[in-house]
Amino acid sequence: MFPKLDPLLHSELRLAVMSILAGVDEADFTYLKAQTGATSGNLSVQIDKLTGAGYITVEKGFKGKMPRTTCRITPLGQKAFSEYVEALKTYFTSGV
Amino acid sequence: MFPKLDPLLHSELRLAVMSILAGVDEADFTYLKAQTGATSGNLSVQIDKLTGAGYITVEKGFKGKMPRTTCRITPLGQKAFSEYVEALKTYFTSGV
DNA sequence: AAATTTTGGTTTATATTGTAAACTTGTTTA
DNA sequence: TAAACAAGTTTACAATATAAACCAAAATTT
Repeated sequence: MFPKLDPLLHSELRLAVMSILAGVDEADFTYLKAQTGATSGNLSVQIDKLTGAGYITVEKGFKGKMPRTTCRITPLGQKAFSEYVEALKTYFTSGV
Repeated sequence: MFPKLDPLLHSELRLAVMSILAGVDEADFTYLKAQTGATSGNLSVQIDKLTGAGYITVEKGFKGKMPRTTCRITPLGQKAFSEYVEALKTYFTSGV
């Protein structure tokens, strides 16, 4: 049948963030913002949600004098992401 | 980059409905309800939205004396569905 | 044949989300 | 030193998803 989709990942922006993080070692806020085209506010909120779920970690530091927020995907996040991808595939292959 | 996902299809239940309809000639309300496990109310609302978008058509008739609501995907719906699938794929393949 | 249950839905209400606008804190530039 | 910019966060609002409540007709039970 149709498996339940992880509601945390079934979100355009959060999915884009996870997709990026799944492919790199780390990425900072401004990079994620540029790549996704999201507004800062939206990105901030969605990063919080992913962090709250334990799907990513956030590290705050400085690059020179400017603040820098670095994100990384966690093993749990990797797992959730690939499970989501697998689940969605069943929706694509006319899953009757 | 990350293409915009059709918000009408980026919904678990609507996607399941479209997935079913993409693979069959027609399907009635009760069948869709059974296959998706959705409640009647939710299904009714989502069918309305898909109909409003022109993605499916709804035909109301009777099977014997009982009402029957038959749904079919439209060419526009087929197109939207496959575009959505293609768009999502770019989110999966670590689309940096 | 009257009452009850079931079928096949629709409407309405609510809780959750997604999103942008407004704000904050600090830095750089004119 | 004032204005503009960087990097976010908070808040407010609009849109969504979902289930609960409802409805009419048909079927079943008593």
